[in-house]
Amino acid sequence: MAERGLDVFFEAFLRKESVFFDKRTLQSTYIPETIPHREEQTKQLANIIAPALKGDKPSNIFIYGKTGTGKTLTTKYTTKKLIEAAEREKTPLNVIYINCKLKRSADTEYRLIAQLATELGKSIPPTGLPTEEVYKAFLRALNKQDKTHILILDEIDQLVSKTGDNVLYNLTRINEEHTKSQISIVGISNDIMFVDNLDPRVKSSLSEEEIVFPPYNALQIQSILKQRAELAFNKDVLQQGVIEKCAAYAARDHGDARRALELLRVAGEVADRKNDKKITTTHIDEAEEKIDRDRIIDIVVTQPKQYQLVLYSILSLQPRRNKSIFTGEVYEIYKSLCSRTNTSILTQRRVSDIISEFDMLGMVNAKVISKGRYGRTRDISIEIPETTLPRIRRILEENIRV
DNA sequence: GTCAATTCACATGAAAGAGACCACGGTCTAGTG
DNA sequence: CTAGACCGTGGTCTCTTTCATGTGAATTGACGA
Repeated sequence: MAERGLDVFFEAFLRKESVFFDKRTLQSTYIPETIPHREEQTKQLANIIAPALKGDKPSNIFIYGKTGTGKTLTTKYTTKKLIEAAEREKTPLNVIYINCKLKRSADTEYRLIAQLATELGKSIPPTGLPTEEVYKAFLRALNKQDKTHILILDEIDQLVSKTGDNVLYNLTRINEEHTKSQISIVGISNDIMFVDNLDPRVKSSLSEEEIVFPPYNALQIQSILKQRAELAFNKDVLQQGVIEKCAAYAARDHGDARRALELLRVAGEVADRKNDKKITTTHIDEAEEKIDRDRIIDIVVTQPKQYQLVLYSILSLQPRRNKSIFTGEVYEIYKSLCSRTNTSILTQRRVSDIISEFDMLGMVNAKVISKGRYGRTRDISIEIPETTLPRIRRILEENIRV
């Protein structure tokens, strides 16, 4: 019977009318035909990397701008066009795009080089080899092909903050030692201060050229949304003011176009699920809440057990909300929680770090304050919206079995 | 009342350890001709 | 003789612990007005 019900459900699902025409155009991986409001940056970038078409080595470039300002999109778009041109001209050119933030793919020196070698057709085991060996393998692969390589390192600040600037130094030096193939590096970062902390040698060679991506303003986001919405949705499903509202939300958050597109997409999904034929501004509100909630829940469930214990400790102190929560109190609760659940107890030092990690994730707000004679501690308050809290509690209780 | 010293309760940093994971080369073993 | 199992060594990576040092204002207590 249940199966029968499912059959009907799926059939109905297929026949159901959707507000979407082509949902992919709202996803962040989608590369549109034109990138509005980024003409200047596209031209700059194209100018710098164009020498690759003549077999010369383009300057290294450093690109920065806040999240959702189109850095990645513009570089991908420009290099895509560059590759097309290179193919027409039969110029040997290779573009490697690597996102340094992706865990387990390129966030350490070893893995980055391994990834590069893999891109050049030399597979490297995920671990077990001395880093030097990996370098050698990479260089061998590089020397085998006589090409110009453009290496795009997205979220390069993540890489450096984790592993130091050694890698970059080595990479920039490759050109001096090995003349057969050339590498130019495109570093993308959303942290502007990042270059200042680099080794001066690396800094000067990496940022031979710089391109800045300013945040979009509300009007620009509107026009971006309109362009995408036209492709993504069926005709006339967008109610008046929906795009404006989306743009306003995103502009409030320093002009993050990615957020705006996601908001629009989720709003469409919400409308679909409710069988509404039109997307209204209330859908936007719901979508915003849903995105927020999903994000938090996702973070919580993927957290390791010790982290969940710490978070649960913080949450159980929360009823005394008017009073502040301090590290010491959290640690006490955490300790008793550990012995109740037969978990090994971490040191206060570690718990302190865990709390600050939750702070970075935006789950709590932990401010270091000094209480004078009564010491120094973190003043912790919870940032999870009231409506999501019970659900988080339930998830945590289930996971740590209290 | 003023001012410097003290003191608390952690924060913050650096370094090193533990344990999981993995590749590689060498040795052993069983199967094959 | 050889392919595959097995083992020891040496490497990375993440999570922790240990040890050491830092920190900012309430408190204290000496001092002078």
